[in-house]
Amino acid sequence: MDEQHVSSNFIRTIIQDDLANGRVQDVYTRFPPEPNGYLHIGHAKAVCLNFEIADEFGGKTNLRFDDTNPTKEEDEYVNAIQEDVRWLGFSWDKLCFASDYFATMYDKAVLLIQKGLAYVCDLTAEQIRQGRGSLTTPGVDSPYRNRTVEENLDLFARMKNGEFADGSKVLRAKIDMASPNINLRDPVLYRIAHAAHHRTGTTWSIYPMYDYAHPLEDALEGISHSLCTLEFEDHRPLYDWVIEACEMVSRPRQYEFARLNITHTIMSKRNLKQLVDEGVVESWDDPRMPTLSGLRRRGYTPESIRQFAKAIGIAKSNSTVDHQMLEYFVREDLKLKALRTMAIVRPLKVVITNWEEGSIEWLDAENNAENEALGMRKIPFGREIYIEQDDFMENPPPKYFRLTKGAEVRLKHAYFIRCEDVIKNEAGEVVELHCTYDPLTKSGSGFSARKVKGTLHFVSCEYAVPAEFRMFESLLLEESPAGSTLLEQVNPHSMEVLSGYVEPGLQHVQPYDKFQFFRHGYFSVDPKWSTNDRAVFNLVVSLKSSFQL
RNA sequence: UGGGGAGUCGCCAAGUGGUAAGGCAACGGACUUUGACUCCGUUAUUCGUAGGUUCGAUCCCUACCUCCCCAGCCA
Repeated sequence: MDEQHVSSNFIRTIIQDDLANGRVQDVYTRFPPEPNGYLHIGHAKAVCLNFEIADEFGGKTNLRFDDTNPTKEEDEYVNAIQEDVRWLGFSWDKLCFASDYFATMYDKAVLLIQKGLAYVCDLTAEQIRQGRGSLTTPGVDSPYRNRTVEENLDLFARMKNGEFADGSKVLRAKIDMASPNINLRDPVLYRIAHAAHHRTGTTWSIYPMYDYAHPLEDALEGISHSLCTLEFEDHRPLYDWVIEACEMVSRPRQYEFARLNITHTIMSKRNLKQLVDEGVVESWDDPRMPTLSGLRRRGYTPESIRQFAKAIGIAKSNSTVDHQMLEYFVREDLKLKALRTMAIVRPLKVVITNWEEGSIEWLDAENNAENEALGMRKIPFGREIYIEQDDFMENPPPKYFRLTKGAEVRLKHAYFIRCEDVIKNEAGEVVELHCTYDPLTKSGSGFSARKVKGTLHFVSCEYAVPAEFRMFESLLLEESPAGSTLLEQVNPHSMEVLSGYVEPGLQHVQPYDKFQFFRHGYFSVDPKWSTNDRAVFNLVVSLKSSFQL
């Protein structure tokens, strides 16, 4: 995709202006995931934005784990997230953890208390909620709002020392209980949690809240543009308040953009975790999952995801991108990279009755007709071959270009064959076809006396390599009843396991090897399901088709 | 009926005073040893609605409508 085809966006405009008027000298961004789950395609949008926009202006990007809530965060996630970001092709400047700044954050909280801008509040969570008022009514001051600086300092120190039970006290900012912006009604800055943190262990018994911690993290790292999603828009005044009140030298600014939604795609860590926990899928990296690890295992390439992210743009309006857009970009990326080979997913045996018994001919085939650099290979053709069950019909619908009794089709890279006889079992099912071939029609011979409308793919029985195919559909039903639960929306046919054959050239494939199987789609070798004896090919995306049976 | 945002083609998304980019999807047609790819063509006299300012408005002003977000000691 040409650069000129990519739309600009408001964030780029802001950065250009900031650079032009000297507000900032260097662009510094950060991608700040909470390590409480795996990254998904929605996160990829944010990853790409942060890394690419900084790179565009010669700036840098930190990968920062926002680990301020020890009850939800785990090392498993921090490792997986790093792997995913690297896989997308990005290199961070610094690897940071919010927890690295806990001491500084504590000191700044003390400063806030000393300035009379924060106080320890003994109200219960329920009382705080009630005191906060509602969307249309102002809140009321906490009875603890006017404690002395000395008392606050003492209480806060004791909170830190673990003297109080979880939930018994919090540190609150003293701002304005009547603010029309609820975030400014004396927000909680610190809560008590006697929980083991994945990095700091039991060093701390108090943990900072996002609204307090995030601006400090940004300022401490010298972030120039702090990019986040729309729901944080009305937190911005608090973000700025913290920077100002804590007297931070660096003045990062927060900008918000719309998060990504894709049709028929679950884009919430909570829901994805539910699918894993309830066994709807096998794991976070199940090829049906929209997680980056799932997409990777499915066979998506980092390039395709990056191009997709570029194409959808960055804006402030809520939107839902058609999933076909993502599919388009993998097809586009794999088009010239993948070897184009033949696989039979639902085998139907064909005997070429006029082909000499025991004779095999090795045919020439280009690996990718659109990319000569991928070279040629030999494929075997013999008396017995497999074709696709769908490629034969006794009573075909109109415009059916495939095999039917008496009809002639081309076999890719081989010969024309004509169906002479149909063999059925007792149940009346077609189990074998008897065909004849015409030696004059060999591919590459320039034969043009007759035309056929259909070209089928095939695999020689003698050289066929057994393989498994995993065909995927959306994890979600196309249409789901209103008010249905997540589990009720799950597509029961999201994965179909098929046994068939591939060409002999695919005898020794490696995990993540990618192929285009003619007339089917793009497939990728699954790293977990494949065994030494039998490769498992995941359907990355099918080929487009203007014909439906 | 508090505050914060958003409304440009079926879906994304530029443009922001000079007369509507691009991508995906769709639909025609050409080509075709993948019903794929590629190529050509079609698809907003119109930018949520109604007024106003202007020679001229999607862009400025006014009013209205619709949708999203906020009352976690989550992020």
